[in-house]
Amino acid sequence: MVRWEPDAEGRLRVAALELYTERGFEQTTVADIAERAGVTARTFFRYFADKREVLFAGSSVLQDLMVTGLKDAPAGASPLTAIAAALDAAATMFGPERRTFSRQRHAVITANAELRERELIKMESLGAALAAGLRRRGVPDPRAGLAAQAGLAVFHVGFQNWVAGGDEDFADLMRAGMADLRGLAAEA
Amino acid sequence: MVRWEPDAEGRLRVAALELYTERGFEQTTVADIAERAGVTARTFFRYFADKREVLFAGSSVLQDLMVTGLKDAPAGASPLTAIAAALDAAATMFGPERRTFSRQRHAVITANAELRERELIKMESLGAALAAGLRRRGVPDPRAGLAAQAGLAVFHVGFQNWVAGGDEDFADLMRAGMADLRGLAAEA
DNA sequence: ATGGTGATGTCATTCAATGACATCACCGGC
DNA sequence: GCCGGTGATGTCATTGAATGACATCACCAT
Repeated sequence: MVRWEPDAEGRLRVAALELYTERGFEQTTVADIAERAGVTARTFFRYFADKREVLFAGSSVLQDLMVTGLKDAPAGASPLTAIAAALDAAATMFGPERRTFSRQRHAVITANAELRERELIKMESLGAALAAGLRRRGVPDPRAGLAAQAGLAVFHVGFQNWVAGGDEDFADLMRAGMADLRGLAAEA
Repeated sequence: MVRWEPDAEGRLRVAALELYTERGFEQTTVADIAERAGVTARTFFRYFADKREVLFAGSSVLQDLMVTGLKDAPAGASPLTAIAAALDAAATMFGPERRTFSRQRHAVITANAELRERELIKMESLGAALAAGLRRRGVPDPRAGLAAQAGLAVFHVGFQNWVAGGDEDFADLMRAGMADLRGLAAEA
């Protein structure tokens, strides 16, 4: 007989996504989440900095994947080609089996302004990491920042298509978005 | 003898920026701001939805300016050229006389994650408005969304240069950023 | 003068967030 | 087998953001 069930953090994540889906983010209190997970509210705040953060545990994984993908791009690649490699690496996290989960999570986030704010700042953090990666590859500012932001634009638009769409491959959507961006910039 | 001094909203804005600068955002309570403005905390929340919003009163003005600039771009202009016109229109809000204020406000915002979140969601709103403007000009999705996001990237990078730099003209920075973006996309 | 209106104040409440301290199963050393 | 340390959790108290309900009262139109 153990004193506590293991994996309180995982149970809190599951409970939070469930309740945010059932009632909405604002109508859910931290005490509700904790109760469903079988812990107290105080324990919730030991695992997550705030009520929003419980939905964003995977974001550092994505960031690491993309930064690694950027680092491993061919040395001679142009900035945007290197960014394309980072986008390609992100596809690891968005296989077909993750779609249902991603869709549910995305629906919760888009339904609430505070959660969108948090998602945006994670994106900004990702952008800063990509810009730093480009600088490490010798791309000077402000081109590094600009290329990173442009890559985020492709990610953002492509991700929404992936979540909203049918069964398109994530990597294909990223490549198509990058091609679109290049097409736009080529027009007078 | 009037019952209340006029322009409580303006006094609250000034008091908030002062206190956020002096002590930092987290170390300032709404009661502090209200007291300096000569009202109660309840009145603060009648003018501003939350403690952050007091810094973002001008953001809808910027959005209107840029959307108008986009609408007034030549009918034959390409998506990115139309976006460039929107960026140019934004320069109205960023003349040399606004720099000191913008710098102070920007310093407060960058120093605090919650305030950066709020700024980012204002940017997202701007991006959505620009994308809608492009669609009204006949640009189909996903190119409209992509061009709008790319425009935000130019704005973002350019604005930081304007605030951090010496006396560069805002419109010049926007044009330079757009040229950089086109250069990046032209590389293999 | 009079009654309505709008801006503000007062009061009470909920809930997010955090610090201080207590509890107690588990584990390693003896 | 006992025993002290450790880590995860609970309990309690507090601050401050945010909001609803209701009161107040100068000002204005009639």
